[in-house]
Amino acid sequence: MNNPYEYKANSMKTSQLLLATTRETPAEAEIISHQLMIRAGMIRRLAGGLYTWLPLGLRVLRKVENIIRQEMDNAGAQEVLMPVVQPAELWEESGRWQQYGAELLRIEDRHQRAFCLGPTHEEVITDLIRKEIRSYKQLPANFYQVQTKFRDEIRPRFGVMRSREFIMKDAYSFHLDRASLEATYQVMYDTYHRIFERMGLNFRAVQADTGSIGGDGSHEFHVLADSGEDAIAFSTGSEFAANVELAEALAPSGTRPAPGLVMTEVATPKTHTIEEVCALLKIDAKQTVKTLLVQGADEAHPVVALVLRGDHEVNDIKVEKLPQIASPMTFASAEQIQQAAGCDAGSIGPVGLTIPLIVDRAAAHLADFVCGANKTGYHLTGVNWERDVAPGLVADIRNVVEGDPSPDGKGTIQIRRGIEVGHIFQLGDKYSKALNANVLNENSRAQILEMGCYGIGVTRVVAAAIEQNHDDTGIMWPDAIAPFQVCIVPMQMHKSPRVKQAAEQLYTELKAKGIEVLFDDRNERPGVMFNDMELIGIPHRIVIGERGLDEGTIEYKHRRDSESQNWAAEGFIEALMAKLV
RNA sequence: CGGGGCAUGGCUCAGCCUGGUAGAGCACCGUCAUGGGGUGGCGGGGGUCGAAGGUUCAAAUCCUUCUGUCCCGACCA
Repeated sequence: MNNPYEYKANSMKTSQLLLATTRETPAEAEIISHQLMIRAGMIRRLAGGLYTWLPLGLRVLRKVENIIRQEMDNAGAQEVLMPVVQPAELWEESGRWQQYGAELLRIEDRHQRAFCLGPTHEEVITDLIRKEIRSYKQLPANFYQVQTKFRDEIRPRFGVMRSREFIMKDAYSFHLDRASLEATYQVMYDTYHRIFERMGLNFRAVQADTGSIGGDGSHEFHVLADSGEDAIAFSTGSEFAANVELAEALAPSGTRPAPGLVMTEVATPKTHTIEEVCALLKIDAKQTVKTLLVQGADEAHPVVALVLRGDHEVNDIKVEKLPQIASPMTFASAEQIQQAAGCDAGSIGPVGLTIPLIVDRAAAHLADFVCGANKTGYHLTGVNWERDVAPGLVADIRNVVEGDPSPDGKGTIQIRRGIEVGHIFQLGDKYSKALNANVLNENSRAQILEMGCYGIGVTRVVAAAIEQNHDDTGIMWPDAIAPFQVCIVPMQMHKSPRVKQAAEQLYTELKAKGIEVLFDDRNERPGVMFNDMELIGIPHRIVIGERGLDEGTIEYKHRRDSESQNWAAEGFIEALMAKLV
């Protein structure tokens, strides 16, 4: 490889390496990746949300960066490096100096000039491009960097998974028009797939909300792991994947059943929740309706009722998009509830309400359902839309649940948890317009640039990889990002010149082949060495001992194998090379 | 920002209630044994008990303030 950016780690002996493994875990480490990163001696905490990367951890980090660099370069992006410290003026120009909250760490220099620590670099790159690119002939262009970011998180946690200082690969593309942006977006989409595939991670690209950053098209890349902070909805029958908050809940198929029961008031004393009502009346939550009162958007209707099936959850993102509802979604106060429904929160129902009703599609499809009677301690059974109460506006206002039909009509929804490691956006002209970044087009007219931005949380990828690849004894690195490919564990080397000679020779030969080897030359008992090597997750383990030397064999075990194998010493290196690919 | 917990050697923690000589395990150093799964013995080094103030003859221990840190909530790549 002649790539000047190529990161090639060296082979090492453990006696030369700060192998800072520990048996115990600090109390603050809650999730497995954080615990293992500390125990394996990859990171150490300096202060809240600030971590030092030890040699072993840094090797992994560099591997991840390296894969990203190679794939970004192959995709035609150019690497740059922008400052961490950024002048306030630029942020004032984009409007984010005011928009950003306390997460933006603001500082002053000795001349009392305002600066911030960059949580992201849209302003800086856009400033650069507006100065350097003047002609449409220079477009499209895509610039990326691997740089430290700082976000003053309210509550940093989970080690490097959510730290305040972290390393991010961020890329920004510039285009004359939308079509060009979309083409590059697609290239980045494919590039991200290659990057995470090369890292050996189980991931999904999911449709995402564009959030506060604005813009149209957006995908998040999630590494699947039970400890993930985000819930993702997948289809069992297609490639569909979306954030649970975003996935559309379709209306139930078929027509609503005809009313079969008479509406009846029943006493339900001291019941406040759907579960309590269901237990008392011996019914399924799916036959009930819950009514939530929230603040309305216009003064004529300060309170609006949301009606959902009893077993469903309201989705505030969907609700906030409705023009009738105040954003952010806010529940009505107890006084407002009394005023609008004349009862406590546990007994509200749609029947007889005079405020606007917004009914979820699933709730609107019910017949003979149970709901609150707007009379504290009473519910109604056998309620039916139209006959007993007008359904008002029917809309999608709930979270999808497992088993719902997929929004694309193929298969059903399955929900898994994921860790967001990448995010790609079609930004549009939000920043280019604010900073007046334009070029002359074919007609010699100034034209505002279209932008895309593409991030990968490099440090988070390392933690996510561990969340997905570990067992009871430690980390199980995918080969591509392991700190070392191979470890050599000699048995009683400090007593046996034969073992020492054989191990040293193998080490030298593997090194010469360009393989990253960790040679455990410590005078430790075998158990200690085995445990350490498994903890730090080296994929391929070679054990050299008197036993094998007598038999002409060398022991090999992959980190994921349950049993070791004895291979012939003759041709061992070739056999190992075949394993390494 | 609201609520709660914690702060004692590098790490995990006991001691605090009921004030009176600072402890254990792990880690570290030396040494002997052991040598295919965190081995055992012996001997060591290391802590102004988060900080400041107060009460007391005497404070790790009681009181006050501050700081740090963790958890829950709101918020967020």
